[in-house]
Amino acid sequence: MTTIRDVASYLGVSVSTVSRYLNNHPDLNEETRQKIERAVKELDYVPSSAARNVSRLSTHTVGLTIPDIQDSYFSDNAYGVETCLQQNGYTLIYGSLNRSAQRMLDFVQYAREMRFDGLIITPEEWTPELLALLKKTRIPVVALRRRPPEGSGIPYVDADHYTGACQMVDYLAGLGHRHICHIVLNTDIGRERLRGYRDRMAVHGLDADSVLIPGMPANRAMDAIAYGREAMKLVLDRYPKTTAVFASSDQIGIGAMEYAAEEGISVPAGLSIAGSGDFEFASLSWFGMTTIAFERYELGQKAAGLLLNMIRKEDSHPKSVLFDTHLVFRKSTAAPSTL
Amino acid sequence: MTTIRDVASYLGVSVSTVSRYLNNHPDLNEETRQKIERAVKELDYVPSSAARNVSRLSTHTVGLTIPDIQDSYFSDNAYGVETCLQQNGYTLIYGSLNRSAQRMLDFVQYAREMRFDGLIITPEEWTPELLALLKKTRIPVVALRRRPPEGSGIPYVDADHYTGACQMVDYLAGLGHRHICHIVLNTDIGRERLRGYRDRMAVHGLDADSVLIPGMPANRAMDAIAYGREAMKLVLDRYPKTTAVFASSDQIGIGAMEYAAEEGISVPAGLSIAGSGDFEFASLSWFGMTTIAFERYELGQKAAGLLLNMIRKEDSHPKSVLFDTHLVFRKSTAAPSTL
DNA sequence: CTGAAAGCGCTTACAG
DNA sequence: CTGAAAGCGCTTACAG
Repeated sequence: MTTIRDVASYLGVSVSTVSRYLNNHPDLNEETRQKIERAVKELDYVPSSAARNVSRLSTHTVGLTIPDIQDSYFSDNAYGVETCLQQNGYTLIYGSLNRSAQRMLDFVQYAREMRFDGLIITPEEWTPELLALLKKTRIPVVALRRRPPEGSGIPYVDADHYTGACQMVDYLAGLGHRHICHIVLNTDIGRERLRGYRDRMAVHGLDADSVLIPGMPANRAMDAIAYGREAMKLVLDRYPKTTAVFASSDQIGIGAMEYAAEEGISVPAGLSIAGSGDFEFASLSWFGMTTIAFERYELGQKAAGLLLNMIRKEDSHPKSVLFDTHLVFRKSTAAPSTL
Repeated sequence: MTTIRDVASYLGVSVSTVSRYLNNHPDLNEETRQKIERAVKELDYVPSSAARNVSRLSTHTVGLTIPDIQDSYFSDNAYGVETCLQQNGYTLIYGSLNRSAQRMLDFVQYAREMRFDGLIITPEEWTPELLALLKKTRIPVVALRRRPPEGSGIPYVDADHYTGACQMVDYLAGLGHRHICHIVLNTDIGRERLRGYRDRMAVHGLDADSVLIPGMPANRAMDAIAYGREAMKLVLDRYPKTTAVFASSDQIGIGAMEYAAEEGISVPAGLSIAGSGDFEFASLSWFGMTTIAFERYELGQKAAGLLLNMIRKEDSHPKSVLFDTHLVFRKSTAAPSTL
């Protein structure tokens, strides 16, 4: 590999001078600058970032975990993060988690070894190990689309799933539904939605009939669809009066639709089904899923912005941010049929 | 940050001794080892990988580009790569491309600065800039699911899309279809499939009626679906005798189905529609897409294996690998209805 | 405007 | 089994 010394001796100048060129130092003769520029090209010299990082004692790098590359949901978030970071001269390194807690731990450890300046994380679970590791890691951390436990001191950026669920219940109740069943997603986001559902059903004076299948995974798309099928079966069984199903993710909603179709129940005539999240496929004509949406790109941007403030010590404990949600009305929901 | 020197002076031993501990050097007194182990824990010391990389002159890191995080297709590949690399003690860094040629270039440059040991890439296009940059980059490179131009010397790992297309044509022709129309995907993979389609249609003595909409994007899922809709419109218009459509991706096939449904054409009774790639959603009951499948995880593993051989100089110009494909029969295809 | 020297946090022969 | 010293490829005051 060509080093800075090679460039310097090739030109008969000092290493410092070449370094000045690399760092756009103003104190540099224009002629020398051009000479070095040419030499760098000719020798195909590329400075080693490891070496620069060692002497600079900083990397200008931020790590972002991705729950699951399989999950298209997250890409807008990631793009928002990346855009904001790039504009500020930071490099983004992705850590693919594949829904594994161990890999989350590994990535944080990697971030420490790499001396990242900051970390944006999306753990599936806030295990004690993770919390402990994060605590001794001096790197600023913000959570994206996850809610760290109270007292952890970790700020988060998320959509306001609680209010989103309230909006959905209001809408369905407004349509005239009296028996609205909720299919629960067993994550912190799902719990927020469940809370909204329960609170709002109570306000409307309706029974909160929710369904949850413990131990069955519902994160990845195909798992969630299978989960939705099973849950729908349960709904029909336990709460036969149900006229509207509010699923805690679009994929779960699709699974519910699939089972309904098999049972010969037409949507929305026989049953309204709503989802959450506005997954890109939700708009396909087969589903036409009414759902809860929010600004994914902006979420990512905001998370990066918060982190940058922490890194620059402008704000060591920024406030968490909750984004507004809004309903997207499509054709999977309608007023209940009057029997 | 705690450094190796801090640990050494804390214990009153030399830096070399601590370094021996960090590198699992055999020449180390067990007592000293334990002493250092404790100190490292107490001081929360994490060695800086930048510093290690500088003195070791190697990073044991490989970069992998991802065409589009939005693209769930690719995740099995990535997982295969990661597993193989991990088993061999290498770290994987992802580069998200978002289908942008510029970002591909940026990532290669980043890899050079970072002194990655190898690169697995998935460019949308083999631009002259990319080829030139790759050429002067001394880092071993293999292409995954992409076909580098002849003479570039870059080995690739891909599925045998040509043969896959042949299999599909044989199957549809075997079903009795005489008018099989192909919706082309305008990428190197798509061109392979088109070649197979044409060759095989000729063998069966049938007219090759293919449809392509230039300039319309068909990579991301929703784009591909929109593309499939438009293409299906064209098919019906230009080749009204068509009884089977062979789409060059499942997403395109889904778009075709959507348009067919709007036109009141039932699948497969009125028209058979087949896809390619075995996208996870292709199996949903709404689509039941007959398609071409291949081992995605194994593809990734193989790519990583090839790269490792190159890195270790066991094989500087390994042969490219083409994986077998197989058909997955579902309910979107059937014999043509006899009028 | 440029160079010599010290330093960043490590690793690695070389002695002992 | 351990330490002192040189070195990895850079950057950054300090002189001049």
